[in-house]
Amino acid sequence: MADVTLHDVARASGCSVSTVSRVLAGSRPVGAATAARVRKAVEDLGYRPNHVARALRSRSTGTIGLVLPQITNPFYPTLVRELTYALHADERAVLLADCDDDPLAEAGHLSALLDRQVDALLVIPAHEQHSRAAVAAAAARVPLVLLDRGCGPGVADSVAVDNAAGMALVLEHLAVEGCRRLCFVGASGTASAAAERRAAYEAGAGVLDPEAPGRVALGDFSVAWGRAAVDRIWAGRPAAERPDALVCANDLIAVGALQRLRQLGADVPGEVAVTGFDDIPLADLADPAVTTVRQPVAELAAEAARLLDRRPVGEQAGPRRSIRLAPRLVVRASTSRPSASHTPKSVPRTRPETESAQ
Amino acid sequence: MADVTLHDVARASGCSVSTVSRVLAGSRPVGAATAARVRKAVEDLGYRPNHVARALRSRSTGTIGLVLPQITNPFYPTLVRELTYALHADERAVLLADCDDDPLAEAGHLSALLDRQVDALLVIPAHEQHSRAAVAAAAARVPLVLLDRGCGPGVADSVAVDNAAGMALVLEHLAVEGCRRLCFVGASGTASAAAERRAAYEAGAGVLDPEAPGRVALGDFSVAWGRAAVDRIWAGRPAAERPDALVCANDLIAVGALQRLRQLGADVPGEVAVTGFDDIPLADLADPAVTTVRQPVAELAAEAARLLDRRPVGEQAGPRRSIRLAPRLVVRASTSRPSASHTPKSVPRTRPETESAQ
DNA sequence: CCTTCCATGGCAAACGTTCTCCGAAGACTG
DNA sequence: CAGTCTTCGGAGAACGTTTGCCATGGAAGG
Repeated sequence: MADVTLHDVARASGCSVSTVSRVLAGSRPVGAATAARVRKAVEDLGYRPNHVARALRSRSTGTIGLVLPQITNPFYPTLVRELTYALHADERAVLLADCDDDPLAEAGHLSALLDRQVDALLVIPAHEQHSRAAVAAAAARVPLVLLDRGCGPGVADSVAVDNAAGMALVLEHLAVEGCRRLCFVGASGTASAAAERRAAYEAGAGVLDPEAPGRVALGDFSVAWGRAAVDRIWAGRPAAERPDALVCANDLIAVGALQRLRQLGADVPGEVAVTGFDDIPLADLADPAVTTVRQPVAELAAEAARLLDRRPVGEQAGPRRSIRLAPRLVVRASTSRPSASHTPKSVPRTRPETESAQ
Repeated sequence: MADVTLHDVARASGCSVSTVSRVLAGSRPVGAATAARVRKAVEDLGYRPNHVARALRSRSTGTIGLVLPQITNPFYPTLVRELTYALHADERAVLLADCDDDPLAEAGHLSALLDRQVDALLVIPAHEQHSRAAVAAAAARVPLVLLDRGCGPGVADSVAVDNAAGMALVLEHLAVEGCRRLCFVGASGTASAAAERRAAYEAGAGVLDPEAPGRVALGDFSVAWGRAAVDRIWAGRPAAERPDALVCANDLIAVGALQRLRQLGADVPGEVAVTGFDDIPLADLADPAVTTVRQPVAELAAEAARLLDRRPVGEQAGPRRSIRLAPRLVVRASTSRPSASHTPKSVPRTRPETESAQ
């Protein structure tokens, strides 16, 4: 039953392959009678076009390569899902490659995907600096959109959450909740999420407390670091020196911090509030559930998909576009203090979708 | 720089395309001198073979389709990662499709992937019954391996964890820990994981307590059900009627149960032990960390990849193979009772890799 | 009525490989 | 030394599409 070709359909419907191709592609008008005969034959024989042959001829595979650092990073599965939805809606298939946080493997996957003639690439770079060369090389060959993280200025178009806006939402919320001694628990390094969230904290926390911007502990984006940070910041300190809010750079850190705080007998949020960033599923499962900044994942995916088409590859391409989408605050138990009874459930969704050229 | 073809290499090295193809593929011996010239030209021009053309001619795309129910199910990211590793090691690319638990979407993805001429399919079926027809149809066209879940007998080769063995490990461990009033919190339905784990519990729990096999609560594989189950089983009951161990059918249920137990002030594991299944990352993050059964994910992936090649498609194919891999118990805080000081850290790894024909 | 022009359909050349023939040598064997 | 084998290289036909170009025929316009 399988392997019916255009040729077979042509024979069955008594016309030529060209005609069949045309009625199927609609690339040129075809007589009504012939068209009907062709469609009948297509139906009867169960013809299915061969995408490989089509790709060879038309120089377009309808395939997008997706390269990411670690699918096990809990933020990525939802992103991957939304991406595949957006692309499949457009009849495009997704070739997946996980590079295990290794820029070398990433480079290998990029060139393997190019060898497979992907139409475009979606890349969440593994490293701000070390990913740069390979990504730039790939971007010179096909349209390429960076997702979630950057890798140096001017390398390619990019789509990410507006980290500064997200952090501002957090600070504003904590201010309303009455927190005054903030402490940031973040990640060191120059990766965009780490740097931007830290910078936004430093820029915005001063309003509440002139000392806050300096109160920063840096590690990495992990649960383990969240626990360790609490040991450094909280454990064995007099109550007066303890912060009344831990602003964590992502949800993993927040969950780790929360866990250790509870083990130390601290009252969250009574004694200290905790916030995260990203809104991974775990944030809602923690106890208490973590107030966090929800990334507009579906919109990020849609935007990335949109960007993929309309960029001519090569030098004549205009300046790189960098799209930042506004996130949304999700208030949960880890910050709703008993005193503040009017806890706002969530800030109304603003979506100023900043579009700027780098 | 791009788009160097065999033809270009042939011209540069002063021989024919056939010869170039041969030295690259090694499909036939070629004179040492010519081979060297060809290789030099390949190097100089930076030739990269076009996989699309190759696929069209050789009728093999080197591409595997992977269809799964929900990438956001926390068990799948690791599985996907291991699968991509295993397949990439073999120079095969992975086309990913997420069907959002919808058998209809699943059927659509299967046929879309077949249209794209995938060499084989890896499927985690969305539904035990409703996935059957589409999967069977696909299996008739290309080698197809079912992963993690089944979808009726005899549909295709399958690879999964040995659920019965895993449940046996749990029961044995709980026996050693001194638990006697067991209760199973599982999922209803006929899906293999749900049914097999339930059956194994019912078969094995009687040894500890003749009443235990009957003590079963069924919902679905979710955190919410874990919470709800505790409300039904535990809350408002006299201590004598309460179980001293909750055997959960997966980690999500266990985490939900744990959360509610803690909210109700129950002492875990002092008062009641809790076990999970799968060993998703969350199991280790819960507080207390959940004792669970770790699926041999890397081995499952490797086995699936192995099965893909060596199955001739069509009727002459032998009986369906069903591979079950032995899991391993991971003991954590949710079951190590203070009284039992000699808590075994983990059972030695047995891997009897049952291979049987259905 | 003859020209010009659409509207429609077919032929055949691509796309970049792989692989089957064939032919021309040189290396053996009898 | 003639015949047969083996070894290496090239020509060219596929693989299943898309598409530029030409042919045909009828309609429209002069």
